[in-house]
Amino acid sequence: MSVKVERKERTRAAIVASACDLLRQRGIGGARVADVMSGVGLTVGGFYAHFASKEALVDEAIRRTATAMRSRLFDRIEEKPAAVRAEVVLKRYLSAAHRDDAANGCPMPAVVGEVSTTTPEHRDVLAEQISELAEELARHVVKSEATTRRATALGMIALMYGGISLARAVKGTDLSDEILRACRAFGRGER
Amino acid sequence: MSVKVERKERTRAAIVASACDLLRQRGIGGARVADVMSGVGLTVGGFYAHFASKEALVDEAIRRTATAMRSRLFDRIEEKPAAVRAEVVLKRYLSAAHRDDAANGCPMPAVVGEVSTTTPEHRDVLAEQISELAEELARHVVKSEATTRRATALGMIALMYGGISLARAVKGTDLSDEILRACRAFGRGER
DNA sequence: TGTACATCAGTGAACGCGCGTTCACTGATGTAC
DNA sequence: TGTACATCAGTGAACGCGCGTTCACTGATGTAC
Repeated sequence: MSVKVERKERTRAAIVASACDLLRQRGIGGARVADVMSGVGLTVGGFYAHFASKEALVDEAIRRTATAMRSRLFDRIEEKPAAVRAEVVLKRYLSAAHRDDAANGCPMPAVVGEVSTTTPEHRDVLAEQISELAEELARHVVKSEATTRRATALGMIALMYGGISLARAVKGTDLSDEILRACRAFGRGER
Repeated sequence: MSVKVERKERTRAAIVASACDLLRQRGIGGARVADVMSGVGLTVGGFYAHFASKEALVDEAIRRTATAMRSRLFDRIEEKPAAVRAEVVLKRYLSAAHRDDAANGCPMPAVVGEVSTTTPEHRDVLAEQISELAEELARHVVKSEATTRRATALGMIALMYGGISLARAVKGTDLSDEILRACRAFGRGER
């Protein structure tokens, strides 16, 4: 039995991985169950042996990709001087590389717009992930008297998410690079 | 003949108005042709006497709502001291009222996410409207040596768009208000 | 002024397609004896 | 060790529904004479 179980778990993991890719590239609606499955070399019908619904898969994919993104953003961040850590995160997020490689990036750009319209389940998962990111980022924000670190972190998150989303939306135009540059400067406090 | 033409133009305008509402509330995919038409008291089939396709309608609705939003954001802005004008715009955009009244607000939150996936036509319209907004906002940004006014304006736009979108996505949770507050502070330069 | 005809906005049903989900079936893996 | 049976991941076709678009038709408005 246990060989069978292992095999099933591996398949399940592969489905989730495929979903993570498609979700980030095409959004919730664009991550079709049939496409997710064919990304693993399987057919649609088998999906329901692993998940109760597409919704359940999407929730898991959001959590997974958000966690992965955090790892990337804060990777080896302690090696940088404390004063510039938040800026480093900002630069990593608002990079052309991140804009052009949606499949391995942040889930927010793919998910935020659709979430308002779909099930409240997704909304809660998203809120939880945003809080998580804010908490971790706040630890690297330099202290000030003006606001709390968490507030600054939330502002940065909105700027990062907004900047990447707009840059992707107009990708291919000059405006796209301009937006990324402007957001990096704005986040650094240059006015 | 001219009475007929006037009537048709009035109907067309009503269709566009209905589309503007639905587009901002539900996004491109959610603004169904049948719903747009029934919002004017007509049935689906008649739509194609006015527009070649849903795409054409959406393009027009994006332009219209973007223009309307600009009017609102910059309304009587000259009455404010020059030094705070950009902040006033920021506050107007990142308000709870704007978050809760999507039907009369900015089209970006409803459109940006979907645009990357759909036709390039929409992308160009969006890019044009973002530039327009940046241009107008830049005029009210206080001059600095650090960056251009346009860059600051683009940073502000990303922050505003990002803040409203995130706040709407998690609407109903405490996080939603927290995000708006944090973004207003961040935009003001409080760190 | 009245009558026959043309135009065209709007109707409502149908078409085609995409997509999530269901379901009868298969075949490989595991268990019982 | 071998044989009969059970389980269940995966198949592939079908179902149901939503949505953009098409199309034959209607009826009110306008034109020609």
